[in-house]
Parts: sequence; C-alpha cells; structure tokens
Amino acid sequence: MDKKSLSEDCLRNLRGIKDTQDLLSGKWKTSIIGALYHNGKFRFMELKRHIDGIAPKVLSKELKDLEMNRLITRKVRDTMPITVEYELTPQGKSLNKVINAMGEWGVRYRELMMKK
Amino acid sequence: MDKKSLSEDCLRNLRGIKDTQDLLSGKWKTSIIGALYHNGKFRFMELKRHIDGIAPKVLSKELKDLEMNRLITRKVRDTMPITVEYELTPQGKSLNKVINAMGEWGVRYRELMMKK
DNA sequence: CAGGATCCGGTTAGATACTG
DNA sequence: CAGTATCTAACCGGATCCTG
Repeated sequence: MDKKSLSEDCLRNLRGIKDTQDLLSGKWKTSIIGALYHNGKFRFMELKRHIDGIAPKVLSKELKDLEMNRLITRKVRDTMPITVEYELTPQGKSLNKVINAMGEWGVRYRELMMKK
Repeated sequence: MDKKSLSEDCLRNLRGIKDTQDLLSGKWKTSIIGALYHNGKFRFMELKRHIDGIAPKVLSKELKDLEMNRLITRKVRDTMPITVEYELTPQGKSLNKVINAMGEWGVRYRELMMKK
C-alpha cells in the first residue's frame, strides 16, 4: 500500500468522521443528545437542570443548531404558561451508537485514569 | 420514574459522554485519530498532508493534547534529519468504536442529506 | 523535517440581567 | 417558563515566517 495516500474508502470514512464531529461541535451537544436519548423528552429548564453548568443562552443556541441539522425537534404546547418540548428525531436517535460508544469509552477511561 | 432525575447509571454514562467529548474537542482530533487508526503510524508531515487544511501550529498543539491524554505516543528517531512518528496507544486504539461509529453515521447522514 | 514564534480575527462561552 | 440582551474574557484556529 502506498504510504502517501489512503484508499477511497478510508477517505470517505474520514470525511464521515469529520462531518459527525462538526455536527456535534462545541462543549455541549453530545450531552444534550445523551440526555434526550435517555429520557425521551425534556423541557428547556429540565434540560438545563440536567446539564450541569450550561448557561441558558448557550443551551438555547445549541438547541437551535441541533434543530437546524434535524437532530431534534422543538414543540411548543400552548399551555399556560407555555411549555416547550425537545425530542430527538429518528435521525438524532440514530446517533445512539456514537453516543453510547462515547459513554462507554468515557466511563472506562475515567476508571483507568483513577487507578494511576 | 421520577421525571426530574435520571438514574445513577445514566448520570455516569452522561459524564462518560462528556469526558469523551472533552478529550476529542476541537476541529481536528477525531480526524487525526482516524487517520492514525487507518494507517498505524504517521510522521508529522504525512499527517499534515492527510488532514486537509490544518496549519502546522494547530496540528502540533492537537498532537500534544492527545499525547498528554495518553491517546498517542510520539517517538523521535535520530535519523538525519530527525523523523518523528506518531502512533496510537492501546488507549487511543480503543477509541475505534467511537471513531468508527462516527464515520459510519457521518457517511449515512451525508447520503441522506444529498437526497433532499 | 518537525515544529516554534508571532500576530490576529472570529467564535465561543460564561455571568448577569431582563422580557413576554 | 422559555428564552433574549448585553457585555466580556478566553480560546481557537489561520497565515506567515522562522529555526535547529
């Protein structure tokens, strides 16, 4: 194999990695998706409570990004006062392999680092 | 189940997700790991060539981050001129599930978006 | 070759206060 | 409740040039 160039397949895969990384960019998106995945739905403040330390402005912006990329939906229910529900789309749910892999790896990594 | 709190397991998992996300933060780390995973080893300039558009300073910094977190190793061989080889640690290799999941999802996501 | 030094602009994210 | 407004500091990443 030529050391200087990777195969077409690899390149496509690398581009996939980068695409995914870009969609999940920032400090919070994977946490948001993870939380929604575990719980199904969340309202704005619930989400905020579960994601430790996030500012409302930041959460709001992240949610908009995710919505734009069709990974979550935003549903306004005209209760009084209004409530808003965020939920994963099928597209967003299909990220579970990625998110789960991250969760499992992260847990194991932390354990390993503890031992040292 | 209480709507207001997630189980211990979920919380641990969410923390794992966040840990992983933090370790892979920035625009480039997953691409670097992906490239190393496919190829085994890379020298600095090889890596730079394969990662489209990255500046040397940035690549250098990303590599240091990864090394600090024990995901890659840096080996200097005293050839003339010196050459440096970067390689994944077992720890770094164990990220393959995450990286692969990202790659696969990204490829599928792109196809789906193309259709619309 | 493998990076470091420097300069710089844009984005990100945090705190706090405020609104419909 | 579900956000927006404002201000700021930090960081990120790019370009270019330089060095052992």
